[in-house]
Amino acid sequence: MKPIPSAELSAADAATGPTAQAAGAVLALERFLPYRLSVLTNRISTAIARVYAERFDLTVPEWRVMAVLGRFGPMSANAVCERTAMDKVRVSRAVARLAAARRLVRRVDIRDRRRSVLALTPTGRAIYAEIGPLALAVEARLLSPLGAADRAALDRVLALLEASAGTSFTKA
Amino acid sequence: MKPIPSAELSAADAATGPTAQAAGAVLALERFLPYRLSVLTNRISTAIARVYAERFDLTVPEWRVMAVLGRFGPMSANAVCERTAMDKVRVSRAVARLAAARRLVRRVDIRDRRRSVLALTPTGRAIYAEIGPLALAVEARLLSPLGAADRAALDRVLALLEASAGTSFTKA
DNA sequence: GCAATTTAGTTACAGATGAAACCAATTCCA
DNA sequence: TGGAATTGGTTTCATCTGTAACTAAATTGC
Repeated sequence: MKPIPSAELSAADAATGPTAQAAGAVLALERFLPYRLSVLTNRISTAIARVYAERFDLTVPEWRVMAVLGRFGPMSANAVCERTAMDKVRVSRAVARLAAARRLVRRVDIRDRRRSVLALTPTGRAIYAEIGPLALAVEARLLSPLGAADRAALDRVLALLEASAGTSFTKA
Repeated sequence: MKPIPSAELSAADAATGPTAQAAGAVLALERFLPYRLSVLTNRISTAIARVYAERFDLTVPEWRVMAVLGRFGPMSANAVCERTAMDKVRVSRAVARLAAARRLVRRVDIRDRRRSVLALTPTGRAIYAEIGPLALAVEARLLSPLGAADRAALDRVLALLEASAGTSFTKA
């Protein structure tokens, strides 16, 4: 799609100068928390994904499922959803791929036969054990410019925000 | 895809108990910064997207482009990429949709005819002016449990992390 | 000058995604 | 009981996404 040549622009559509919004500046994007978080998070998860994506043939949702199961032990798909804030379709597909690769197994839950219990296989656990330290190394590098006080502050503030987001917004 | 009935599980694939990973616990997911950021950010952007998605028929990348243009005035698509950390394909498509909806115009840059200068139309500016306060309200609600000191700390730490992510990881 | 390289942006394609529809097991409650 | 509503999970479909290949304009090196 070609840009419209200048000559065809109507006067009404003419560009606003860089100062035009200064009067009613509504939203200073670079100070807007959701925006900052989004950009930062994107950069970080892309960087971490590079660590495991090619090397282990793992997608982001797959790694998340493995990480949750590795950390907390077997649980239902629904529980994985809650822990990761991913929707159930995404989890379902990640689980299907992981099961096909024999990295986890699904067992029917005897007490509620709609549910299946997901558990890493030894293979899955081995991969989890291998990726964990790599991911931690990335985190360490990221946090390296922060002193102890900064880290504590970050931890506290994140906890507050997590709580706030949990109550303010109805969780999907 | 049905779960495999329990009886067909091999012993080797049996589930790990919740304690099995306690010995070699590699990664405490709930303390892992990239994970926490990702969950938090997902929740927030979903909440904000709800504000404008249906009401203005805007996707996330479209809103980002509008926000940058609204905030900083006309610029090239490339400049938008840098400001939003979105890749150029995404920006290109968002711009195409916005142009089709007459929310922005592209003019050929006379000084470099490969480039086009993007600028919000009056329509686009009106939408931007309407969404801004709504987005800010969501942010305010999110930040409400934080005191002044917490907000300052958050600001500082985010700046450090942004710098750290910028230098540690080669930007996409 | 002008071929070779670089840069701005679009398009094609293959895979990922979410909303909604769906199936099956469970719970609710008259 | 037994039908309606709920819940766990999968599938479908239309859309979104990123990689890579592409076009066109500008710059570089000679």
